[in-house]
Amino acid sequence: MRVTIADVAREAGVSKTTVSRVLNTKGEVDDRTAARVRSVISQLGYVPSSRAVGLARGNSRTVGMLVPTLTWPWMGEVLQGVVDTVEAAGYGMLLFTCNRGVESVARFTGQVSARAFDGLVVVEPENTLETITGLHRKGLPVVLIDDRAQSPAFPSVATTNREGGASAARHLLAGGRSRPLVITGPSHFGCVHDRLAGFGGVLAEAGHGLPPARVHHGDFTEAAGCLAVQQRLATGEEFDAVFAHNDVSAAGALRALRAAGRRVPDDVAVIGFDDVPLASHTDPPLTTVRQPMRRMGETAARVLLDHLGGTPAPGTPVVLPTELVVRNSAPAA
Amino acid sequence: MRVTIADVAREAGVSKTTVSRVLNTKGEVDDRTAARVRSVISQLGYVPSSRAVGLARGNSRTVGMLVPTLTWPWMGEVLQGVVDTVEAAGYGMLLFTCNRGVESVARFTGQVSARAFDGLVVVEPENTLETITGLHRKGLPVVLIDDRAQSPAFPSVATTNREGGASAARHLLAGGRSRPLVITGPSHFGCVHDRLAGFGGVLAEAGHGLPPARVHHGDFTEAAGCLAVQQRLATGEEFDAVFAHNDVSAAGALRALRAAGRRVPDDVAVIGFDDVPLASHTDPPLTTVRQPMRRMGETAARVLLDHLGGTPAPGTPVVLPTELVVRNSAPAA
DNA sequence: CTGAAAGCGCTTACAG
DNA sequence: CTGAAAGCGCTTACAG
Repeated sequence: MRVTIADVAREAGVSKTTVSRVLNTKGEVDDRTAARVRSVISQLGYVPSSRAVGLARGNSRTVGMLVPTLTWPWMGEVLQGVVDTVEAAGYGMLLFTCNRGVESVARFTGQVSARAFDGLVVVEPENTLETITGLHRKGLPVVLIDDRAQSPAFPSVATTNREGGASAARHLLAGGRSRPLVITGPSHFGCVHDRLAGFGGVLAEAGHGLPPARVHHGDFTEAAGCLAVQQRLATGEEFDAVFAHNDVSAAGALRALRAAGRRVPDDVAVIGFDDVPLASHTDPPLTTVRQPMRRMGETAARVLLDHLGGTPAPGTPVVLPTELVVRNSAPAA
Repeated sequence: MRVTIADVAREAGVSKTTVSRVLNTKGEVDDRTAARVRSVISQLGYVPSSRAVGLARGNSRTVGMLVPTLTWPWMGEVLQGVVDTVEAAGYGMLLFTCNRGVESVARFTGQVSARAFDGLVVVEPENTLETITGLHRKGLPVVLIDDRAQSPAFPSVATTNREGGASAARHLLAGGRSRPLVITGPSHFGCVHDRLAGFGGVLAEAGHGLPPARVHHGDFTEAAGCLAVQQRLATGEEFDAVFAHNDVSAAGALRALRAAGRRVPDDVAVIGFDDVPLASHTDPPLTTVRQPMRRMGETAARVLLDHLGGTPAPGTPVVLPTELVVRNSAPAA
């Protein structure tokens, strides 16, 4: 039989109320009584039932985390940041994915209504913004990571995508490259828009255009990176660099360039985005704009926990800095 | 105010008992009554509180998952397998890591005692076997993934590590390589022992030895892979192939070989283990022994759920097949 | 087929 | 400083 607060009370010769008081260090308790209760607690190995505490208190000391998938290369870092922070605060983390479409979403919202957790960190799965907005309106504290739709409705944490794109452009220009091919992610992502704007802005300032023919609207896959390069090679569109909006499609570009006999970085310099583990293993290793994934997770969790603790959430996104990591695919000038 | 079973009961003109019955389709309920209750439930958007249900029933329909870290390249696949399976069964998954040492372990065991979850899937973090064994003895259902210590105390799911090692050896022999350098993982891991035994066995059968000088005891890092190659190159130890116990150290070997001007696969063929995403992006792409990570996660979750459902857990490890994936670092003969 | 009541294991006014 | 009692929102014998 599991040991309950009643067992502790009986053994210590006090009421359950008193045991609860020493457990939560709430209200005045005689020092000697408290000591006795504490000793009984450790003797019996008593741990309060989280369910009962949650029911009585009306909260669960658990946060939820919703992500589109767990297999993206940077997701582990984000998760680790969230878990570490949440754990240090004595909270648990309930993990959800929308891997299986509508059904997953339904199950997930069920858990919300069931009050299985007090707040939610989310990396937005496609087509769930509406659902999440609804939950938020009904009072569920939510923090978004890498807000795709740039919806001001939620607190969120983001990175300096615009500056990240700009830093890539400056690095290429410094290396004497002015005719880059850009391989974007899905165009409805806010981050894609910002990276493109930052990149194009620097180019324009330096007097260089970025014609549509040198912007390939990709989807963050390796195949998109390959295709972008192959198509330009086929049409004879000239380019002396590639700026891909993520490392995976940069790796695709690298592969296609090598297959076509172009040398990287001699003929074409390549820059990616993210700095996932893969980036340092490609041939040549990838110069990339690093996003601090783990810190994004930590920050989002902290904002959520603070909010649960009563601190009002920040009204504007918390923005973390990106950093250009220079490797051989686009070496320093 | 949240809507409770009492609200539903009042609105439908029945007792809470009856509402509970239609909720759980338990006991006989008049069809018309049931229909009425159901309509009130959906009208009010009623969802039972998971905490209250858990407290009353004595279980939480939640499983825990404990892993050493979330940032290993294959962890995402395992997690996805567990989450998908658990979610499909209507369970939630509480995620724990032992990223922060002793303190993490303490917090984790606290959650166990608090009965925050009904059962546990674990990829064993270093030095936690004792803790986990203790929890298991106290009645917590546990399933191990990739059992490091090969402790028969728990149900577990594993892969054909021995056969995986053997398949690597056969592939190398078929390609005319008989002087392989082996780069192992930590020697106290059961999987390392098995891979080595399988590999060495095939070599021996073919009349080839595997002298200690050609076995480098590594630690699954890229640095270990580099070092192993560099040392043999420095001492003049000859080898015509590398069999690394994971892809990351194989990538290290690849890097060191290239730096030394050795051609892969012409001078040295290289085989890894795992088939993480990185494997297809190295130069040349890595031939490797694939482990079905997602299926391992799915299988472990299924075993645990079945156990929670009353099915006795299998007395011996569930073993999933590895598969040799041939790429250019060790092409077919 | 249906309901009143006890119980799950806590917390929290309230009273002393 | 301490305790009896009600309440959190369910489920489950038990009785009818």
